[in-house]
Amino acid sequence: MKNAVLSKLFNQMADVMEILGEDRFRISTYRKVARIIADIPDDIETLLATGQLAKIPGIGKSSLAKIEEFVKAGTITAHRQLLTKIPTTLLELLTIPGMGPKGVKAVYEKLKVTSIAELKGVIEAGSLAALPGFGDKKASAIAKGIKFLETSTGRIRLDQALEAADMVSEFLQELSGIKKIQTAGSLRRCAETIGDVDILVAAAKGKQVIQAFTDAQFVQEVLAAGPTKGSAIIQTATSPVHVDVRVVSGKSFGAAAQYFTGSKQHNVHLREIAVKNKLKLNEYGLFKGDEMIAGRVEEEIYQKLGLDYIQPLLREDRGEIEAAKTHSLPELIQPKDIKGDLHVHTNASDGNCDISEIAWAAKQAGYKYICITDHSKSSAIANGLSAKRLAEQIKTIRKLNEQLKGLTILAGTEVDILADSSLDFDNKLLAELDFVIAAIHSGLAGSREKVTTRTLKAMDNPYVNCIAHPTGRLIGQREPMDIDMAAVIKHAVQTHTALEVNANPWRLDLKDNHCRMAIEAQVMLVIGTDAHSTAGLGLMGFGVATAARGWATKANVLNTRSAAKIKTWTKSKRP
DNA sequence: GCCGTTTTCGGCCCGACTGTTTTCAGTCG
Repeated sequence: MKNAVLSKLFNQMADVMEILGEDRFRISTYRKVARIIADIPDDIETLLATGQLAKIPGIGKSSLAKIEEFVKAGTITAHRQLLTKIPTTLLELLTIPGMGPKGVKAVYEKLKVTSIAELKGVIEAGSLAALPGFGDKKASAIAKGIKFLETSTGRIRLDQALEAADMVSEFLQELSGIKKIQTAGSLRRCAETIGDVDILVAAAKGKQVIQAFTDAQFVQEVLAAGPTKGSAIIQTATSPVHVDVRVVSGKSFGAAAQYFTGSKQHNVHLREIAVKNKLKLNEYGLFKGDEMIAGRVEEEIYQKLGLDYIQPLLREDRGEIEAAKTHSLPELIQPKDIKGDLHVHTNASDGNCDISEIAWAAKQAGYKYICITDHSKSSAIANGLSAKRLAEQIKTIRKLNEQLKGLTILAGTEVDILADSSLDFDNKLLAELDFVIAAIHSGLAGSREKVTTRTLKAMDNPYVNCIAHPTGRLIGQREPMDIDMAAVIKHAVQTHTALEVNANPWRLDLKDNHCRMAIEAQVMLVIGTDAHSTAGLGLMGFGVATAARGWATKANVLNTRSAAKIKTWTKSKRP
């Protein structure tokens, strides 16, 4: 995928231009182009070839020429030229919290610093603090920033962020004078990774709330503490997390929630609309001159801007504002729409409970059915089932169903797609099952052609109903396979095969914009938890949110339907 | 560099906090 590389080049050009002190509007244009490219789920070459790229707002003549050059030559002349103007190691200084372009320029020009190592040297020597515009406090803040950079793991997963948010929210709840608490930021939008956790509080006495927060036991380090905003690193069970707490008055709560939920690009777009209508939008409200015309609740703000209400999950400036204007937003899938889980493991393979236990837990969760999908024999490390053990498991499931009321257990498998593209079980056995998901668990680093072919061939099998975690990524740990997603999506439609949205926060695979691409092609999605325990069933919400971020409605997701309808659906593929 | 229900030129989102300042620049989100 060249999109990521290309996006990085545009960001790098912006970085260099910032250090050089060039026009800020031009710089923000480069950043916008970088973001647009990163957001595109399809290959950039395809979009360029079909002429779609030129139609995307924000990509003008000049950017298009640079993209064309990159696709043809693999490099951009303007990018190379910019990089000759400063040492490339200078760019790493920009990643230090507290160091911006002006600071980088100053240390480079006045102290000849070109890298983080050299910056550490001038801090220790005291020469940074002596620089005009700097000082002791700033120098030690930058030293802290470097330390943070060296120890931090960067962005955290949704589940980790949620743990931190719950911890802080529960603490704040106990304080006096708190009227409302709301999680905001990328966590509220359920983005796949979270930079910092934003928590919004309605209260009269801001200073006291911030004081209590920064004094709390779980706080490791205070980054900032003013009358309305506090920022700290807190310690959770799993990791240190950056948390911002913001206090506003009740009458501004909606405006603040809107503002701090973002995304930044979504907000910029909204404020542009406000300006066009001679209004002003900030975190305190929507204003016509000095008069506040909206702000207590979010809905008012969208309404007064002439827009339908946009759910947090969609606020990425990926066309949702245009859709809100023309009343064409999708009615997003919700957790309550899910009728069952189609991807669940038991202790027959690598799960930690038996069929009855997980079935009981599924019933407690309000599900109508659950599909047992243990691993197949080639996943030896996961204690995958042999053909014989699977045949026995099917019998057990049929028997259990005779005793059960209110929940149907479906017999399934998560069958390995082997290196030669064949499946780990023969068709005769697969035909006995209610639902078959197939997945790649080995050779993930294979070539684009190889992993794509393996996936397409698996879909050709008339008994394969779904491809699980189609890219195989583990967030923050393993890169996705280099798979041709456009080809996978096209073939899924042709072969009547669903694609999974794996709900595990480590995976979220398909990811949001791949979901959207699949939905536009009319691929059926399945949201599965891949649960290995009863607690694992609780991950469903992350998958639903991810699908919704890809604009999924109830109709796009197979497991919003009854067990009977799912059986009808699978039968239509079989010979 | 991009864009146009006032514009093909002249604009381009908004505010909090910090530190180093005598009134504001830099950074961040």
